[in-house]
Amino acid sequence: MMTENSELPMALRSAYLAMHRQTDLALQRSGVTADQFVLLATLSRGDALTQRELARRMPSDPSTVRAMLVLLEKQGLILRDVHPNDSRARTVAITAAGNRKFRQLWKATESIRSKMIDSIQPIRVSDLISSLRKLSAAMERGN
Amino acid sequence: MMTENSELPMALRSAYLAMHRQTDLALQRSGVTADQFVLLATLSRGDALTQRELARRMPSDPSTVRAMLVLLEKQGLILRDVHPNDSRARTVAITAAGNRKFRQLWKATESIRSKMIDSIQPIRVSDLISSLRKLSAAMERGN
DNA sequence: TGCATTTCGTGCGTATACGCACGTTGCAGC
DNA sequence: GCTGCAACGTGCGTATACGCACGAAATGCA
Repeated sequence: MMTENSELPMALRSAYLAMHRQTDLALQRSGVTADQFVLLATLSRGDALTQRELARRMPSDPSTVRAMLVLLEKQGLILRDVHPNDSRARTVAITAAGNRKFRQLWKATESIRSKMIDSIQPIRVSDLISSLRKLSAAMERGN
Repeated sequence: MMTENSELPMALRSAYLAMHRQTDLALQRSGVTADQFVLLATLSRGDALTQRELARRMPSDPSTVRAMLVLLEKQGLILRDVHPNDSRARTVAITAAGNRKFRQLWKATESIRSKMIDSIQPIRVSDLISSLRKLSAAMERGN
């Protein structure tokens, strides 16, 4: 029997959107969106990235990231400075308030991460992650 | 060592966005977006759905689906009619032109599906699909 | 049968996702 | 040093994703 070829794409889409919806729901009272949470998490990992490097790591589009940074800057959660060596670039860093906020968001989303992990056989979790990464890599490679 | 808890969410996000970008790229000359392609695929599977049922199957938000339907209707790819039994609802169906278009889009995205499947050990593909579905199900269940 | 509740689609507002074009700055090669 | 090209951020346009509120129609229950 030939498996419906679109099962994998559809399953991937469904899983991502479900996660995104649940995260937005869990964070709705915090004034921060699911994607802003991803941005803050990325920033809290490495400090003083350029906007482009930040976008690369999320991964997201530089122009999308810019719009998000404008909003986060208004909330005082991140800060942008001129780059010391490259006057084209700007460095982005998370503020102290941003870090406090992030820790709070991390707790608020803990149950979502647990649900994700618990829904899968423990032994397969790393396989799943590995598969998803291979999948990303295969598609990023231009062709 | 404790694995970074956010690895699975981040891998899921990266994989989905990569797939979405590649699909948009592959379809850019067709005048149809990746998400419109998903909608057409869903419609071509079952006929004469209500907007809500269509949204449920994608899965997507009813108000999002409506906006997409307005655009697709302008292109003559879908058609909306009043529901025979329920005058609140509208039925959505794919047109003949929509079906032709869909077959063309299906070919244009064939290489993406191949890349996805080929990037993963053949034996794990069904495991991956199964894991993603469990993951979705765990999150849809309210809590 | 009458009324409260639910469900359907619509319309509006905000945030993402991305492409593309633009001006500015950096850099490589001459 | 100059020049051509690449990289960074910005601004704009379109399509999604979703919440919320609204009016209209269906449904359940007393």
